[in-house]
Amino acid sequence: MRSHSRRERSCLGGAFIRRLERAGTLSDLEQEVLLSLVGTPLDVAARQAIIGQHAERICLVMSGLACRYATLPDGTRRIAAFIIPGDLVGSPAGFTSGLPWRVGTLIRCSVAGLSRPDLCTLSRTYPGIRRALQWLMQDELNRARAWLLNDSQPSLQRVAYLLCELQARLEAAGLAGQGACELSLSQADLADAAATSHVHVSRVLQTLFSERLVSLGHQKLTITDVPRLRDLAGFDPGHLAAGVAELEANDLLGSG
Amino acid sequence: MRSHSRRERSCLGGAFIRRLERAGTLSDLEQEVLLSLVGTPLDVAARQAIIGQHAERICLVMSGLACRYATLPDGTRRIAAFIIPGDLVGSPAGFTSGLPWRVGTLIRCSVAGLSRPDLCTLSRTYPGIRRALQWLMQDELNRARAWLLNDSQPSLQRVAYLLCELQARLEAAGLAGQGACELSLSQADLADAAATSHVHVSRVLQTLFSERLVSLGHQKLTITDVPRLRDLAGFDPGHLAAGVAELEANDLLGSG
DNA sequence: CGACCAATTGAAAAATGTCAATTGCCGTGG
DNA sequence: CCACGGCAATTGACATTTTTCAATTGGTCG
Repeated sequence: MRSHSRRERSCLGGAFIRRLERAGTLSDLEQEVLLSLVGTPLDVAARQAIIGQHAERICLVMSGLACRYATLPDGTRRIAAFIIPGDLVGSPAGFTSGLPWRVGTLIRCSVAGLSRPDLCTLSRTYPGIRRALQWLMQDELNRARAWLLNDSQPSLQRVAYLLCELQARLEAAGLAGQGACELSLSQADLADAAATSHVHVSRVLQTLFSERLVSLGHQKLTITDVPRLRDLAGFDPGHLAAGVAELEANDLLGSG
Repeated sequence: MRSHSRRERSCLGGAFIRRLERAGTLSDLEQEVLLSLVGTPLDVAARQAIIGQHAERICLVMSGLACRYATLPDGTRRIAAFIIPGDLVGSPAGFTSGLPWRVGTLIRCSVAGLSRPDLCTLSRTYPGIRRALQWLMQDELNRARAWLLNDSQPSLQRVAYLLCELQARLEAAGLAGQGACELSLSQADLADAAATSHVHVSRVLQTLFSERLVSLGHQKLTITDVPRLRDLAGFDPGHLAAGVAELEANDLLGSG
């Protein structure tokens, strides 16, 4: 692995560390050893599967937007989660198990690899790192359940919810302000995440446009009124942010 | 806590241990200390919230059928997971976090409590127990994602899938044979799990009845042809059973 | 220019939801 | 024992949502 200066690492891995630290502070040493594991970022074009060169590699998305998805027998694709910069994803399924899930880019991404065995070692050695990785999993579970609930909503709210979640996560990652928020997401991808057709998404967006909640300029969706969009979607950031409290109450795996 | 003889414990906690051991064998000692934590089972009527007397209690469902659910602003209830005998559930949300999820019984259940701090201690002390609890979480995540994918299917397949999953899990718990399988599940509950209306579930079941995949006798749904129902639903038991392989490849938390 | 992709639009079909009424079953209480 | 009320399931008719197919537009890139 090419070595980086400390400053370089901090810059590249900033979102990553920030993400992990939501489960609790990481010591300087823990941050250092974690970042030393991050390989050289690689550019991946849009609509490509993210496949580690080796199955032992874990991927860290550093920029762009990706997703976890699966395909039904009839060809329908379902997106089950968005993956934003700072997110860590295990190697795609198909190699390691019978699960149908894949991970792929939605737009051009920069992706770095981490050695899985090395990360396992760190997790055993550093309580803070183990805690952080466990939190990541709890967080994914919370979001998966939130999407399940979201699937019970009519399509207008369902689409609005997805936009809200993306905005909230990007904001938490320091990649979006609290006000307007640009999203690099095609309507077809949004449709696969909302489990609806891209035609219908187009119509649903018309409604959001006319309500001045969202706008479309330069082929970028832009949320123009976060509070009212959240209100419409029934999106409560606390439902996702509660991961920390949930973890503390549920810390069955022990962090130290 | 009332003490049980070793034999009594094994009997009551059999499904529990069997469930945990899917992540790997537990030593006799580990089994013993785990079971010593299980309190006296309590009967809970159908349609009741499962609330530990104290928020520090974790619940072990020993018989019956329960579910994790949340309610949308408009009153719609979404069931996000079935909870079968042997399943462990954290204390219901609302106490510990801002998450909207609740746990409640669908039919009469027998539920035992475990002290959360004690379980945490065991998890720190015994690698096998930590591994098992981690597997439980991975398993829940796998199932949540599978339901997300299932939500993309038309209602016939969606309902069929839920029946298949229940059958597979009950079979794995030793509570159902591979052939016919009786399910104590009302059509209204099935509807809330399939994110559809109970009227529509009724019609969908007619189709399954006419295809001789399912039958209804003595107010119990009975799956009469597991293989063909799985085929219709696109249900692959490997997609859930792969939890172990997934865990091994993903063992970031370290098990010893 | 020409090919391609994202987005939009209209019209018709299909799936699903809602409302309302009916049946059958079961346990309760007279 | 029987009448009653409540719950689960069913059914029909109708409204709404969503999908599908097809055609069109506008933009980007080679």
